[in-house]
This record gives sequence, C-alpha cells and structure tokens, in this order.
Amino acid sequence: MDMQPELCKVDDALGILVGKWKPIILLILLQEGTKRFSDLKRRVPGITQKMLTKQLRELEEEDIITRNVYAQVPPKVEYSISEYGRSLEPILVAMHEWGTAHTLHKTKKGQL
Amino acid sequence: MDMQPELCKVDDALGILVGKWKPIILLILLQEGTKRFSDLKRRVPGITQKMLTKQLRELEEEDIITRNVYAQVPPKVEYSISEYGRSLEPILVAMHEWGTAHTLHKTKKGQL
DNA sequence: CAGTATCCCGCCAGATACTG
DNA sequence: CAGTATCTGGCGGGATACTG
Repeated sequence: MDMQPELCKVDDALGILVGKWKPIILLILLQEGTKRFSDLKRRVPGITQKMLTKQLRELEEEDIITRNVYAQVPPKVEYSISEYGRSLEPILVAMHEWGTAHTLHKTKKGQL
Repeated sequence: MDMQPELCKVDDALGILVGKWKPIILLILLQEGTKRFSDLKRRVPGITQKMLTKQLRELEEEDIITRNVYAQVPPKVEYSISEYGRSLEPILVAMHEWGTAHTLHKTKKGQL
C-alpha cells in the first residue's frame, strides 16, 4: 500500500472533521437522522448559536450535510447527512473505536 | 451500533491526529520505518525545526512514536512508530482513501 | 425559531536567531 | 546534528446582544 505522504490526502478528511463540534454534530445526524436547528442546539450542550451555525455552514459547504429551509413562520430549518457525508462514517467509526481503546490505554498508563 | 455522541471518543483520536504536520509525519514513519530528525526534516518540505520538534514531542507524549537518543557526537536521534501508534493506521488509511475520493468529488462539482 | 453582528482572547504556527 | 528561545500574527472559538 502506498499512501503517498507528500500529497497527504489525509489532510482533506481531517480538515472537514476538525472543528470543536463537528464530530458530535455528525454523529448525531448519522445516528438519529434529520434534526432541526433547535434540536441540535439542545443535543449539543454548551454550544452557542454562533458556533452551531458556523459549523453547520462549513459542513454544508463541503456537501457533508444538507440544509432544508421551510418557508413558514416561525422558521423551520432541518439538517441531515448527505449521501456523500455518509461516506465519512467509516472514519468516524474507526476513530470512535480507537478513542474507546485509547481511554483504556491512558488508564493503564496512569496505574503504573 | 451506538457511538454515544455525547461522550465523543472521536475527539480523542482527532486530537492526536490534528496538527499541521502530524499526519504526514506518521505516514512517513509508518511506511518507511525509523527516521532520524534530519531525515524527517528533509522528508517534510516546508516544516521548521521548531515545528518538527514540537509535533514529535506531542506524538511522543501520547506514546504514538518512540524517541531513541544515541549518546554520541554529533548527536543522533531516531524516531519510529510505537506498537500503540500503529493502531492508528486503519484511521489514517480510511482518511487517505476518503481524501482520494474527495478530490474526485470536488473535481466533478467544479465541472458542473 | 433560526439566525446575524461585535467584541475579545488564547494558542497554533511561522520566522529568525542562538547552542551543547 | 538536533535541538532551544523569542517575537509575532492570524484564526478558531467564546460571550453577549440584536433581528426577520
């Protein structure tokens, strides 16, 4: 296998996943499906409106999520994972599994 | 499958991989084995001594890489992937594959 | 409800110079 | 050769207030 370090395609995926709230937003949309803005805000404790909007806009810009605006009052906007965004799932799964094992690793290290 | 978004173990893996030069350093060590400091510096064009040192220290701190110092003049220090660090390989591979496909995705989008 | 608009701070990362 | 030390700017991210 040759991953051609010099081209570092890894950075492309990393760039999309990096952002303090992006992983959790993606996990929620992947596992629980379409969500409204306010539902996401409740689901991600601690996030501000500004940050939620920003992260969603960036993910939308990369075609990872889809934004659906309903022309009504009061406003209703729904977000969901795009078909393309779903292709990130294996990466998220791999990272989640590694993270779980990592927790144990750190625990063992601390017990020495 | 339940990845428990609220705990977001994904951030653990992400935190270790994030850093402007970490992915490329890890790919090089994974694919080409042990390297000296100066070899790495040559292998990663554009990186400064300060940044190379910093990224290596951070990876070492997480037990992802191993630092081997030879007590001689002139100094010789070798870096290699630790057994634990090798467990990150599936993630790097998944991200590289996604990144490669992503390039095509962007190209198609641009052609519309 | 679903956003903008401002103000602000900390830290990542770059440039450059120096050293055992 | 393999590092520190110092100065610096930019940007990610937080707090708060306002709006169609």
